[in-house]
Amino acid sequence: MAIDTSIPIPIYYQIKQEILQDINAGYLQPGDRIESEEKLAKRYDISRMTARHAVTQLVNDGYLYRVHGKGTFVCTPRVEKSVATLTGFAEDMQRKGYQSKSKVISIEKLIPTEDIQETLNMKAKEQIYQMKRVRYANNTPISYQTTHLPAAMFPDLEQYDFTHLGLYETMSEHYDVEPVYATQKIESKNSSLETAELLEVEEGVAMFFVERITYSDGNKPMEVTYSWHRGDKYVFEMKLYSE
Amino acid sequence: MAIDTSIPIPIYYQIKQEILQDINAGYLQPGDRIESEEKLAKRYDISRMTARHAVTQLVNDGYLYRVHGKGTFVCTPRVEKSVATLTGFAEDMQRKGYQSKSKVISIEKLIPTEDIQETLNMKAKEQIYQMKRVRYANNTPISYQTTHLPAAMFPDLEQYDFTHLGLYETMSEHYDVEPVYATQKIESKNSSLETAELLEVEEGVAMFFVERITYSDGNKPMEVTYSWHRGDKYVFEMKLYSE
DNA sequence: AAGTGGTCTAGACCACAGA
DNA sequence: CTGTGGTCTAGACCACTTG
Repeated sequence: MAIDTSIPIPIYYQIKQEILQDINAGYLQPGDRIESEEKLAKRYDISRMTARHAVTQLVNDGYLYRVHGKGTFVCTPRVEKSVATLTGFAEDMQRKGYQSKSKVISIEKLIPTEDIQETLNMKAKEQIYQMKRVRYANNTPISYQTTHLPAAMFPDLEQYDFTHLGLYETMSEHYDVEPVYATQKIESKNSSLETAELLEVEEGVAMFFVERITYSDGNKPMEVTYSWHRGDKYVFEMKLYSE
Repeated sequence: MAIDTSIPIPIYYQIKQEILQDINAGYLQPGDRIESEEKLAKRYDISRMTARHAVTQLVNDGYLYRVHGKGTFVCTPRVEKSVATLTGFAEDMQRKGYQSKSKVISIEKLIPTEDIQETLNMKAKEQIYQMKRVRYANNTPISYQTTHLPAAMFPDLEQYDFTHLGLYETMSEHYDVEPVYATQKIESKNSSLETAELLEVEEGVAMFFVERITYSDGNKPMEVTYSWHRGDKYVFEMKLYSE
């Protein structure tokens, strides 16, 4: 991929993604030395400080480590910051250096089931938005999600095109609603026919089924999402601490 | 304190410590705005990039946060957020009020695969204990686990009867080895025939496959366990926090 | 000696926030 | 408009590693 200096995506960010993709694609293996900052700068025709900025971010994110006088190397994959933080699909994928996009299957305003109603702490007959999306990473379908949101909290949500927009991003930007924490239940289930077709796998293959309830300020529930994740493409990683 | 540019302590580091001390001394309260990068640079007679470097480090360390166009502010002190705790099967079940027991399928002393060897940070030809157990909750088989332990760390482990003993409990009591943290990868897979038979389910049903690497003091790996958990009986629950 | 990362300069232009 | 952080340049010298 070429570095584009004409559009307003920071150069250091583009370099960072390039390196990340080389790591994820396996061109760069754990322990490999990456190009020196000087060479990166020359190759992309940028200043060394900019190249260094990109590398610094990847060092901070735990992908690379520097050795003075020797070079900068690829880390053995780490876990650390994976599961404990509340992030959306788009952000997750971006962090791993994948291109993410969504296919919006449907977005409707309707009256929810009692379960959802109760979970979202809503009165009877109040409406919600229900959105169904298939999520892709590098054009491979990974997840199928059904999201439920209180309509009163997100008026005119259907005006946004969620093909490339993250939901949390949109909530934050246009509705000033920030997710604060979420509870999550992860199950392992055999895929239904519908899910299998949408995610382009065989019926019955093992998948993750995840229920996530997201809360914003003041413990106010703002989202209930059910997700199917392909078992062959998705891994949950986490760090556990004693006591 | 004065900034000393003559000795080989990086300037950015000295600035960083100055700001940190102001925070710890209470001169800078949570929410307070700190001096702008420009002013820091002028006051210490350094370039803005150097001042920025100091601030960046404090941002990365979670002491400060930046707001574009407004300034840089002191964070509210972090609250400890224990997300997931490191517990063994027996303890898990007990906590949920189930009777737990195990059927020890095998316990052997052998030379491990290279993978295990590497993960456990062992020399070639060093031996491990490999133990296979089926774990029950209220007499229902729930999990099938294969555990690998450095034999040198747990001499004569085979003398203990793990039908009712927890592994972590035994380690702590008889070997003075305490698990400190673990990394865990959770996958969703269709059950193999062997696993299905041991756990009394149909072949191919969705299950969790979990790799857990447990570390004791000094980041010393002490255990690698692969677990199959029945998808129809097992749920992972967790709380996620933003940022 | 050559190559690497570590630090630093003295500017520059931009995007965003607020008066 | 001014002041802020965000990005970037084109150099520089240093300290560390390896040949």
